[in-house]
Amino acid sequence: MSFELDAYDRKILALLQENSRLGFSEIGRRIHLTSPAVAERVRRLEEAGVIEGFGARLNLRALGYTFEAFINITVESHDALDAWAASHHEVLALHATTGSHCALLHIAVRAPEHLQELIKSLGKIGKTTTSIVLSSQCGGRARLPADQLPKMPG
Amino acid sequence: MSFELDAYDRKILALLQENSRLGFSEIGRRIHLTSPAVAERVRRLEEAGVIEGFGARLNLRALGYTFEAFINITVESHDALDAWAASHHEVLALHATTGSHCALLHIAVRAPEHLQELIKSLGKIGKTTTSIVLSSQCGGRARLPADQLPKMPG
DNA sequence: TCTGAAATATCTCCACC
DNA sequence: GGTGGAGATATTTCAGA
Repeated sequence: MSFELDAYDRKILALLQENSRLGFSEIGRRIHLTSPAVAERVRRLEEAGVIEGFGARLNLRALGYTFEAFINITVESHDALDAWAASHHEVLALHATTGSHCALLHIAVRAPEHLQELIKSLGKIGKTTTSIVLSSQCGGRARLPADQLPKMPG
Repeated sequence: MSFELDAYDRKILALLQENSRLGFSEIGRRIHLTSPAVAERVRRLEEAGVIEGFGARLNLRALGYTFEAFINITVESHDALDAWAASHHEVLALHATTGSHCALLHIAVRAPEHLQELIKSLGKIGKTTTSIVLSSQCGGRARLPADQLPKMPG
C-alpha cells in the first residue's frame, strides 16, 4: 500500500469524502482538470486501495434505531463473537482491542428492551460492560480533510 | 423524522449504501423502475433526512495512519473536549456516553509516539483510559442491509 | 499523465396517466 | 408516484503530445 498522493489526489479524496456522488466533470471543474484525468485518478486510487468504496450515510433514527451503545466484552473465543456479530444486524462495528476487555462492539438498537435482549444474548459468550451513546460527532461523516493528509503515506 | 420506507426505498438504500456512485439508471435497471422515479425517491430520502449524505470509504493506512485507538475519557467540561476533538484531525468520532467515563474518542494515529502525544494532550482535559484497536469489522462499510430494515421506522 | 474530440450513456424536465 | 421522450450533460475511449 505505498501510494504517493499528490495535491490533485488529496483534493479529489476530500471532495469525494464529502460527496461521493459528484461527477468527474464537476470534480474536474473544481480542481481544474478534465474529466478523463479525474476518472483515471479515481480509478487508480480505487485500484491502489486508497478508496475502499463509496457509501451512503444513513440516519439511524430514520431506519428505526433510537439509540446506539458500545459494549465492551471479554470473551474466551473470538470466533463465537465474530459469529454473533455477523448474525446481528444491530452491529455497526466490532473491534478487537487491547485493554481490560478484549473487544468493543458498537451497536444500534430500537429500544432499551432491545438492548437488554442483545446484552443477555452476549452474556452467553462473555462478560460485558455497556455504555449508551448520548450524542456523537463525526459519526460516519467526512473526516481527515485532504489538506491535512500526509504527503508521503506509510 | 417519520418517513415510511417501502420496498423500493429499502432496495435503493441498500444499493447506495454499498455503492453510492451508482447512476439512477443503473439503480432503476436493478429494481425495475425508470431513472426519473429513482431520482425522485433519492431526492425525497435526502430531503427527509434518511440519507444524510454520500461519502468515500478511505483506507486509513493508505493515508498514513497506522492504527486506531479508543480513548475513554472523564472530563469536567465537555466544551473543552469538543474543542479538542474539533482541532485534531486524528479524531474519527467523539461520543458522549454513560458509564464510568463520560466520553469515548475514536482516533487514528501514525505511530505509538503519536498516540502518546495525543494522550498527553488529553491529560490536560481529563482522565483517560486507552485501548488500541487490533482489528475491526464493518469499519465504515455497508451495514444495516435493507432487507432487515423495519417497515415502519420509529 | 494530461488534453481534446467523438461516440455512447445518463440526467433532468415535462406532459400525461 | 410512475412512464416515456427530448434536450442538455456526463462518461468513456482514444489519438496525440
